[in-house]
Amino acid sequence: MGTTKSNNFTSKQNRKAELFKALGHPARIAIIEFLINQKSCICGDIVEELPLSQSTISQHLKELKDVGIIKGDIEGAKTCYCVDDKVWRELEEISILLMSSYSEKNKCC
Amino acid sequence: MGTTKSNNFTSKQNRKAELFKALGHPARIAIIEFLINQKSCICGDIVEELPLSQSTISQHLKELKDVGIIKGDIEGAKTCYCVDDKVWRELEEISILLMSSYSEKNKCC
DNA sequence: TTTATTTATCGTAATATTGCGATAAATAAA
DNA sequence: TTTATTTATCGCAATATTACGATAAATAAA
Repeated sequence: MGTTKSNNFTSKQNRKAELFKALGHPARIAIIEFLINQKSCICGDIVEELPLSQSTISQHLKELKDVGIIKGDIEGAKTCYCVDDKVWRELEEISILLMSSYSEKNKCC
Repeated sequence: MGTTKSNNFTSKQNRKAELFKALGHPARIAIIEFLINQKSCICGDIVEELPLSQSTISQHLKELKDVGIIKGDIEGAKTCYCVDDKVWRELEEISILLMSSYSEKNKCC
């Protein structure tokens, strides 16, 4: 196998996993932090900043784009990447709900 | 390849990615939600609840345990799994910091 | 003691991910 | 037009992940 059995879970569970999975790589964390810190949103600047090849960065950008966390805006020959408000709020809400649903009272061991 | 170049990133970035990656599978989301909802913390009950084999569940539990999100307590022949307070707070803090570091003002496209 | 229950681990197969160089495709500059 | 820049995509190799059955190891029950 190697294939996740996503059919067996709720769409909410699948969505949560999908979003967290997209954050589950140091390069993608670095990309998001770079975009948030507004150093630039130009693809080429990200490539210069990170210690990975252009094609690898492009692939990570695509993964973030596929789940909706960022969006890309073609500006001439360059591409401007940006965090997507709506999906970022979705991620924020999912995280807060999940994190706050646990209370130390309901620990059993 | 297939190997993440974690040497090139900060330890904070690697830790964030590691934690989110652990949450990046629907089965592991389901396991955590099950534990938080306190239906039980017994491994066997998780196996009954989820549509995956015992060995697969055991593997997912190990992954969550390896990053520290849950801990296992052997009680006789059974094992009781539980969210780890300290790591859960770490995850909470990391998430809040990351999510709130983005503001819609600093969007550029 | 013998047998059943419970969970971890091993081995295997299939698929996914990561990373890179090469190349394509498109705009910008000369 | 020709050449340079910029980014996406293809193809490949190496490793990781997911899933399962079989088995081991340990406690519990008979």
